[in-house]
Amino acid sequence: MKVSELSAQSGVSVATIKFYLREGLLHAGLQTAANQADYDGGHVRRLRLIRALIDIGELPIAAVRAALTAVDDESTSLHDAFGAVMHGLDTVPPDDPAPDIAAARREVDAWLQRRRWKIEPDAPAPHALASAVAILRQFDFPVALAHFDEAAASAERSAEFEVGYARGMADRAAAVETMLIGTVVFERALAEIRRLALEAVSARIERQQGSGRRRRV
Amino acid sequence: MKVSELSAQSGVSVATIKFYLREGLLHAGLQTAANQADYDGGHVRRLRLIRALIDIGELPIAAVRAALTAVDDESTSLHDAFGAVMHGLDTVPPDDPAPDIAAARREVDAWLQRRRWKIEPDAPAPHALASAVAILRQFDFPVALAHFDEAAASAERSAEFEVGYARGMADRAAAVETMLIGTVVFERALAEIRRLALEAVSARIERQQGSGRRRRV
DNA sequence: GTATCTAGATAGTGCTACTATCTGTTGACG
DNA sequence: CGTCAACAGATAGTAGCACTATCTAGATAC
Repeated sequence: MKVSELSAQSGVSVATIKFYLREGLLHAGLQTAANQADYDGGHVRRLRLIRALIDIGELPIAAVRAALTAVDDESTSLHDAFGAVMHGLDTVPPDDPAPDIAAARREVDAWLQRRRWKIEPDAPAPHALASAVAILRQFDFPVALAHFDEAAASAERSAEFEVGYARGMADRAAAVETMLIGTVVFERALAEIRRLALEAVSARIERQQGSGRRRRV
Repeated sequence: MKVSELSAQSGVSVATIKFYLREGLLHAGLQTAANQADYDGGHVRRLRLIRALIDIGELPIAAVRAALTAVDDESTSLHDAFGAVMHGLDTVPPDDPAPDIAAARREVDAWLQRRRWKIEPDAPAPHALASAVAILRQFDFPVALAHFDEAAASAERSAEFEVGYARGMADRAAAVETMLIGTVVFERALAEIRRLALEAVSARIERQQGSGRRRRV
C-alpha cells in the first residue's frame, strides 16, 4: 500500500501522515526503494488509534506518543501501558497546590483507602478530583466524597467488565489497544450521555414551569 | 478593590485580567478616575467562574464568552443559558459525517426518542455520541445503544437533582452560574472517578494474575 | 518519456491564550 | 511638594501546538 492509499483509507492527509512518521507516532513502512515504502493494514489501524486518541480523547501529540510507546513495548505490562495513557489524559499537578485543594486531596486519599482502590502515588487523577471538589465548594456546593460512592461503585463495575474484556483478548497488543480505546472513548460517550440527560431534564422542567407555574427564570 | 488586589484574591495575573476585560469575559470595574477603577467581590467570583470553565471545562475563550453572555442576559431563559454552555463543550459536527457515523447517529436519535429525551436538533452531543459509538465499532467493540441504558438512567437521576438544585436558587444569575459550574465540574469529577476505578481494577487484576496464574501479559 | 508520485528534510502557517511594553495619568507616602 | 509605584487602556509580541507547504532527488505508471 502506498502512502496515498493509506491516506485515502484512513482519512488522514499525506502531509499529516508524514508528520506522524516524523513524530514517531506511526512506524515507517517497509522500504522498497530509496523513495518507496509499503504500508499495510497495521498502519491503517494505528492511524485510526492515533486519531481516536487525538479527536476523542483530546490527548496532545506527546501523550499519544507516550501511550503508543507503552503499547509497542512488549516488556511493559498491560497495567503499566494502560497507566501511561491515564497519565496523558490529565495534566500533572503543581508542586504547591492551593490550600483548599490540598485539603480536598487528603479527603480524596482517605476515600480511596476506604474503597480499597490502590492508585499509583503520582497519578494525576486524585489531584484532578480534589481540584474539582475544591472548586465546587468555592461555589457553595455542599459536596462530600461520600456523594460519589454510588458513581464509584458503578464505575468499578463497568471497569471490571472493561478490564476483563481487554484481558481476554488473544494477544497483548490487542489487549492494550482495546484498553486505550475503551478508556478514552467510553469516557467520552458517558460524558455525552450525561450532557444529553442534563439538557433533556432541563428542557422538561423548563416546559413544566413555563406552562404550569408561569414562572420566568 | 484595585486590580492588584483582585489579582491577588483570584490568583489571576493582572495582565490576564486585563486580557479578560478586553475580551469581554469580565465586566469593567466602577471607574473612579481616568486611570482608576474599583472592583468588588463579584469580579472575584466571576474570575473564579472563568477559570473553572477554562481549567476544568477546558472551554475556549470564545465559548466562555458565549456562556457568560447568556448568563448575564436576563432575557435568556435558564434552559437556554445552560444550552449555550453545552454547545461550547462539544465541537460542532461537520455537514457530511462519515457513513458509519451517520448510521450511528440515526441509532442515537432513535434511542433518544425511546428515552423521551428531547434534545435540540442542532445540539452537538448526539453527534459526539454517535462518533464515539462508530469508533468503538471500528475497533470491534460490539456496542449497542441499549448498553448505555443504565448509565443514562443514572445520569437522568443525577441531572434531576442538579437541575432542581439550581432552579431552587434565589435569583436567576445564581441559578445559571450553579448550572454552569455543576455541569462542567461534576462531569470532570465523574470522569476522574471512572479513571480511578479503571486504574484500581486494572492494578488489582494485574496483581491477581501476576501471583496466581503467573501469566505475563 | 514525461507527468505523477514518492520519501525525507526544512521551513512556514494559523490559531489560541496569554504576556510585555508603552503612554499618559493618578493616588499614596514621606 | 515631590516622587514613585500603581493604574487604565492600547498595541504589539510570544510560546506552544498541530499541522501544512515547499523543495529535492529519485521511482513509477501509462
